Amino acid sequence: MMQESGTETKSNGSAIQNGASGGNHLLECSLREVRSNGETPSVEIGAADLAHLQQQQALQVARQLLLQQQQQQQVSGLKSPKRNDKQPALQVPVSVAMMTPQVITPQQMQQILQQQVLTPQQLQVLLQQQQALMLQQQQLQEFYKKQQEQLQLQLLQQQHAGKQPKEQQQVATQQLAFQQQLLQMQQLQQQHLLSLQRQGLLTIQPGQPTLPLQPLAQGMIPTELQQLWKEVTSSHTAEEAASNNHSSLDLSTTCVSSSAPSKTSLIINPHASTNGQLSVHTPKRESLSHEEHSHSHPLYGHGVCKWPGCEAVCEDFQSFLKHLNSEHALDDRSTAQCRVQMQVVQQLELQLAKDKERLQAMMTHLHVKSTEPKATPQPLNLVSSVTLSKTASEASPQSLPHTPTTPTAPITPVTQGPSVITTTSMHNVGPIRRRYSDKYNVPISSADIAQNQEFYKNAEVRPPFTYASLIRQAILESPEKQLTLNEIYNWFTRMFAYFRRNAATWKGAIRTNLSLHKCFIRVEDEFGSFWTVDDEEFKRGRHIQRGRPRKYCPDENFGELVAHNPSLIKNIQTSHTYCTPLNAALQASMAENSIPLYTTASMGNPTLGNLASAMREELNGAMEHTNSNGSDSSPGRSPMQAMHPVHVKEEPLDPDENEGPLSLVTTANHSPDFDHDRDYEDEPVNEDIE
DNA sequence: CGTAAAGTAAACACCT
DNA sequence: GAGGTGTTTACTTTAC
Repeated sequence: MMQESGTETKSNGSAIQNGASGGNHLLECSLREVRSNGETPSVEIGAADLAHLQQQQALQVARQLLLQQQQQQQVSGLKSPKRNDKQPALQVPVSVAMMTPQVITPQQMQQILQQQVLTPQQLQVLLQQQQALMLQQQQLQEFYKKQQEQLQLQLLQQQHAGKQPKEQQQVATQQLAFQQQLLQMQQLQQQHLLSLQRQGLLTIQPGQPTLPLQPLAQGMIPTELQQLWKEVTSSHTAEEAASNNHSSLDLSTTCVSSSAPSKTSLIINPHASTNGQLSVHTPKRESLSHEEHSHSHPLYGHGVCKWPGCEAVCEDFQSFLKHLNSEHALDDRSTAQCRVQMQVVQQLELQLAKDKERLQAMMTHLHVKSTEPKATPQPLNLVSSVTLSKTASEASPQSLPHTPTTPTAPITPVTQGPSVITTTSMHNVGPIRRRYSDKYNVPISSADIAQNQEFYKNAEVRPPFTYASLIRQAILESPEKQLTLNEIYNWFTRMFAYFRRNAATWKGAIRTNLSLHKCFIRVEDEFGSFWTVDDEEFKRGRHIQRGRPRKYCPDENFGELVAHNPSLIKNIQTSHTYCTPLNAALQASMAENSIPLYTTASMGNPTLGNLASAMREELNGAMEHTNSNGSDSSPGRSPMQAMHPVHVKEEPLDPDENEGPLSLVTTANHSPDFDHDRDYEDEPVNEDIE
C-alpha cells in the first residue's frame, strides 16, 4: 500500500512532466532558432579587439532598426507591445533569422522578437544591413587574417631566433590570448551548432525542413570569404606540413580554427561526421583534399586517437582508421562513451547558453533597453523536444534544458542498443536504469564519473551508474578507501545534483546496496563503523544471497565477539580488503580518475579543455580536500578516525587470495553459529551460483 | 516469455 | 522516543 502511494507519486510526476511540455514548445523552438542563429555574431565578439568594432556596428544597426521601427509604427499604426503575450507567431522572424543568421545582432533579434512580424520594408532594410555588415565582417576577416599571418611569422621567428623584442612578444601574447579566446568562443559555437544540427534532424519544424546548419553554413559565408578562408587554411596547413613543428603546429591549428566565422562550416563537418550522417552539408568540404580531410578527422590529431580516454598512438591516418574500427567499434562501451560525450556536449551547450545570456544581458544593459532581456530562460533548449519550460522556475536557474525536475522520473540517456547517438535517446523520460557500468565494470564507471563530474554536479540528471558503482566510486575516492555511511551520503550529494532531492529514497537505496552487495564490507572500530569495498567482489558483481544469514549479526555470537574485541571485524577485513590493496587500489583509482580526466582535453575536441581543466581543478581540489581533511566534508569522522582503523598488523598472507578475506580469521574464530559466514567466504562459487 | 539485476519501499532491529 | 544505521524482504521495472 505504501508502494502504491509511491507509484502514484511517480506517475504524478511524469504526468506533470508530460503535461508541462505542451504549450510553449513551438514557441521555445522558434526562440531557440532565432536566438541561436541571431546571436552567432555576438559569440564572436568575445575577443576584445573585435568586440569594440562589432559592438559599434551592432549599436548602429540597433539604432537604425529602432528608427525604422518607429517609423514603421507611425506609418502602419502597428503597436509593438512589449511582448509578454504568448502569441506564437514567430515563424516569420525565424525564417528571417535563417536567412540572415550571421550578422544579425542580438539587438536586432530582440527587435524581431518584440515585433514578431516584419514588414517587407523592414526585411529589406535588414537584408541591406546584413550585407553591409557582411562586408565589414569580411574586412574584419582580412584584418584578422593579417593578424594571423603576423603571429605566425612572429612565432616562427621566435622559434628560430629564440629571442624577440619584448614588445613583439607582448603583441604575440596578446594575439595569442585573443585568438585563444576566439577559439574558445568558436568552439562553443561549434558545439552549439552541432547540436542545433542534430536537433534540426530530430525535431520537426513546421515549414522548416531544412537544417539550421545549412543556412548557417552557407548563408552566412560569402563565397569570397570561403575562398579566402580556404586559402588561409590551406596555406597554414601547408606551413604546418612543411615545418612539422609540433609547438607551432598547435598554435597554428589554434589560429586556424579560431580565425574566422567562415571556419564554422569547415569545423562543424568533421564533428558532424562523427555521427556518420551529418557530414554532407557543405560542398566546400568535398573539395578538400583527402589528406586535409584525414587531418581534420575530429578523432585524430597529432598522431593520436582522440577518442575519449584512448590516446592510442597511430602513425598515420590509415592506422588510425584501423584502430578506430577495431577499438572503437559499435559496441556497448563505445556507445556508452558516446553517450557520455553527448552529455559533455550538452553541458557545454548549457554553458554556452549561459554565456550567451550573460552577453546579451551585458549588451542589453549597455546599449538597448530591452523589455525582455530574459525572453527565453532556456535559450538553448537544444535537446529538448520534451523539455519542460514550466519547471524552469522551480528548477535551479541553471537547470539543464533536458533536466526534468521530477526526480522520480528522470530523463536519462538510454543505454540500450546502438542507437545511443541519436538525440532522441536523451528524451527518454522515466526511471531508466543503466547498468553498463557494472557490466564493463571499472573503467567506464570511474572514467565517466570523473569526466563528467562537473556535469553531474550541476545538472540534475540521474547519473547513468548503478548505486553500487557510485558507492564504490565514493569509497575508492576517499584517501583511506573507506567511508562512513554519512560520508557516502555526502559524496552523493556533493557529486550529483540529482541526489540532492528525495534523500529518503536514494539513501535507502544506498543502505540497501551496501547490505546487499558482497563487495561492500562493513568495518567497525571503536569510533563507529565504515564501509570499504572489495573491488574483486565488485567486479564479480554479486549480491548477498537472499535468505542467507546476515553479513553482520550484532545479536549473534559474532556480535559478542565483536563486542569483546571491536577491532575484530576491522582486522578481519583489513587483512584482505584494503590493507594491501590499499595502495594498489589507490593507484588504480587515481589512474582511473585522473588519466581519463587529464586527457579530457584531448578527447577529440579541444573545446573540452575548459571542462577538463575545471574537472581537473575539481579533482585536485577534492584530492587536496580529502588528503587534508579526511575523506569527506562529513563531520562524521575525524581524520584521526580515518587513519585509525587500518590496523595493518599483518600483511595478508597472499595478495591474490581473492576468495577468503575472512577465512583466516573466521576459521580461527568462528563459532558454530557462524557457519554461514564461513560458507559465504569459503565457497564463493557456490554462493555465487546460489 | 523467463530470468537476473537493479531500484524502490517498507519492516524490523540495534544503537546513540 | 527519535533518528540514524543496517539488514532483509517484497515488489516493480528493465535488460538480456
